[in-house]
Amino acid sequence: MVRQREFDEEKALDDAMLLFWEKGYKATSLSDLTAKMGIQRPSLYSAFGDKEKLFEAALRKYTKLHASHIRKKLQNNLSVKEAFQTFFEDLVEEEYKESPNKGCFCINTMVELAPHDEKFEILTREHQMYLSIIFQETIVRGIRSGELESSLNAKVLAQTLVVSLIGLTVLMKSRPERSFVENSVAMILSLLK
Amino acid sequence: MVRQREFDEEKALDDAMLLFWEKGYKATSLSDLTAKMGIQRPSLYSAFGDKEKLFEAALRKYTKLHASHIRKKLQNNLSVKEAFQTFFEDLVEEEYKESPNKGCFCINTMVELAPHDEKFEILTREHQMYLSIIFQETIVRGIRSGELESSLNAKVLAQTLVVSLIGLTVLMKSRPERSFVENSVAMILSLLK
DNA sequence: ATTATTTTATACCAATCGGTATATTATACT
DNA sequence: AGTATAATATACCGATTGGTATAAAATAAT
Repeated sequence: MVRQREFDEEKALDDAMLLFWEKGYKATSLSDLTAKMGIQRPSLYSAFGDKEKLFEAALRKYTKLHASHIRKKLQNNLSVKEAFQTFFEDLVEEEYKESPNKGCFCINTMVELAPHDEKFEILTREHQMYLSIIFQETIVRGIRSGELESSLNAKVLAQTLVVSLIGLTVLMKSRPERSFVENSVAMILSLLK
Repeated sequence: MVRQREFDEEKALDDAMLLFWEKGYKATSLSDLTAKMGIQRPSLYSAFGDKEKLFEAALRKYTKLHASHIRKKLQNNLSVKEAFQTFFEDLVEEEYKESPNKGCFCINTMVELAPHDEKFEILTREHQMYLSIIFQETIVRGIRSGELESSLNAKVLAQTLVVSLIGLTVLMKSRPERSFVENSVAMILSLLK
């Protein structure tokens, strides 16, 4: 018994993710979603619950992908300094390439929903904490290998890099001169001694 | 001839500013606005144009107040280091005090509207540029007085402090442990040598 | 006091919002 | 092949959206 689902649930979720990421929660309508996802309204509701549930599922998928993407970038290079430098330089490169500037889905949600919904306050906070752990592990690796000074406070430095990452990502939404963000990146990286 | 306006236009604009600041553009309805401003819909439209014009007027008022507020805080103290330290410490204090966490109206707009509306891209970018000038002037003052090392690049350092200010303000919307932001503030301030 | 003019208040507009009831279509099992 | 079940498509729901037409109320000048 039973008719099987015709659309690919993961592909539909990816489409929803891209839309919410670009336009935010409130500005994305059910019509926008069904059009982009290529499915009808009842299919969306039966598969994902409602608009907010779909948004949460999209955000959770994003944070997982985002964290593994960052982890991969920081583990690829040999030198820790070079790894962070490449990471921030690529971030700037990517952000100036696309238009409109989507930024980071999690950061966007932190601004739009976190102050008004505890569920998203927790979800976005925990992602930032997780990123700071990844940064910290990378810094510790640099200290252990002798590349970085042992006097560095890895935890605090990692937290500061997360703050900088957020600041850069948000600032680029206003498309300042590239020198502004590039100079800042260079100065932030100077903390990695 | 002519009946005179019964409501205070500046007071009504302040009310609108607080509402847009807290909820953003899309999530704030005309009904929300007229209720908070204590006026009827036609009065709002005759005085401010439409929802977007009202939003823009509110944001412009905010950026002016914000810039003068920051300028005042940085000129109050004698020592430049102390001035920046007090500035960031007060920022954290204020942000953890209020709930919901409104953050910065201009930063919120950078995230919500700048990528989709060039008018707000420019408006928010120019405010950040203006803040970086205020920061730069303060740093130059510290260099001239001998408090800061003359080798410091005042412009780049100011830009980095703006990036940090944005990052801290946004991160606090997810209400992380205070030590996270306080440690970051301390490390950022260590750039003021 | 009358008139001209503008603000006010009420009521309304079409369009869109998130969400569903209904009925048709397609499939896995008996 | 027939039947039960779930996914689909169409059409619809009340509520709310941003925005206005209309008319009453109030004021400054004549």
